[in-house]
Amino acid sequence: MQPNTIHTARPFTSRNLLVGQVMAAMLQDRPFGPALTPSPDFPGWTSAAVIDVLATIPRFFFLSPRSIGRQHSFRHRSPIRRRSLRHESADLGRGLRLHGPPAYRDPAKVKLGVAKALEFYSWVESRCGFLHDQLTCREMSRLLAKANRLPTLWRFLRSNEALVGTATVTSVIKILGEEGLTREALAAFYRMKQLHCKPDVQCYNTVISALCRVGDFNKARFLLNQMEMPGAPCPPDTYTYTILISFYCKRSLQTGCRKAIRRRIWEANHMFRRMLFKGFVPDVVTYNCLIDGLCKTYRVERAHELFDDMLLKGCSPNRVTYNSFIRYYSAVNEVDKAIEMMRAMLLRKHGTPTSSSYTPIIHSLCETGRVGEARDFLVEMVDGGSIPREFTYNLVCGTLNGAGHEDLPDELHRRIEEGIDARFRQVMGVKPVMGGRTRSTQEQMYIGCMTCNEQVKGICYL
DNA sequence: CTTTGAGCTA
Repeated sequence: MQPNTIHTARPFTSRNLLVGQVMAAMLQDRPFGPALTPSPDFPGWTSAAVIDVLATIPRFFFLSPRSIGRQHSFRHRSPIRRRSLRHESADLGRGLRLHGPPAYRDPAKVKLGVAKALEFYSWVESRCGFLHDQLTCREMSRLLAKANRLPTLWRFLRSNEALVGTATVTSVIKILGEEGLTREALAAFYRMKQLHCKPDVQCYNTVISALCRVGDFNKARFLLNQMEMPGAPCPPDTYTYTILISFYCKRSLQTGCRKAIRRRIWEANHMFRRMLFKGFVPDVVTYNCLIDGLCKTYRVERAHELFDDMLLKGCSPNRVTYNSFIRYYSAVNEVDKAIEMMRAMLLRKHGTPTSSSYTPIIHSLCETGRVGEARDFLVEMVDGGSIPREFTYNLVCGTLNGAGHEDLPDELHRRIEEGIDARFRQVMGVKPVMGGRTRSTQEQMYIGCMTCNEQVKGICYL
């Protein structure tokens, strides 16, 4: 199967149904108490099913409709815009968001979600006889971290100490970092001992990443120094350096100032050398981070140096590596080199192009008026099993029309639109029965779930 | 449990 094939729908399993029914019960505010019991033929809860439910709750309660729903425009509807082609305007590092939770959150809904989750968590144990394990406990902790409910989280961790290990604290720290709660993430790191957990490399790496995310490289490097000390209980690994390199590059792009960019890129390169000096072997990801940072700051020569170094050291570049170059060459209006890179990737068996490889090339070709070639690449892309983004599709169609070119074959139109539709439904996480494409608000998703009892009569467990 | 990328828009 092609790695980038879009699956038309999620498998229609009984576990999905179960999750749907529990979510429906939560949204209808049916209490998880003695009144609610599974039917006699219910096979019982499994860890995986409990985890599924807990992982689904944030999607319904912690995000508001605005961040989920989106307007869906159809073919030929949006006007075609051309980006300027000047070198300086090619902004490769756009849209970087290093921290912060989603913009819109309804506190009341979050509160409800947390209450329901806790209710469910104990209901499953007390009414259904399910014994919680480390994994279900971890998922519950993650949920509380996502809800930013720190006192509740700590109370939960302490009262379930037997099921809490280093891995759980690590995943909590990760979420706190992603939520922008860096202080809390660091506090969790230092409070681990209270839960009788010892930090390991992964845990260190996660805190370092949380610190870097907000640009606190000093604290991050302090931890690295601590790890690098001779005889340290927890020496660094390849991940540690990769994280630092990656964030130096990202930070560098975030600032508009030339000097700051230069300094950060220097730090990234320096960290790379430090890693080699300490005897670590960089892997593909390490190279990819640095190469991407270099491409986005227009230092292609250095990027190529590293690329050659990879080949020399027997570290095979992958799709991600090539895509960095392809993005660069497309943005600076050297499409032919981008195409050359893509072909080289195939030829050397380093990977197959995906939509991420085709898209910049197609955009660039449209901008330069090479519509025919853009069209050919779109066809090639769909043949390879990738579905373009809606924007790309509209762009090519519009440009073809404007230039009086022959339209794409009808069959291709159909396949692309079906693919876009399928992807859209997949993002919404709604079963095809409700037709998610036109109903795009969260409220309508609720309807889809609440009516699931009627849709699937006979397989209901609750 | 920890690391890369993912293009559009006002």
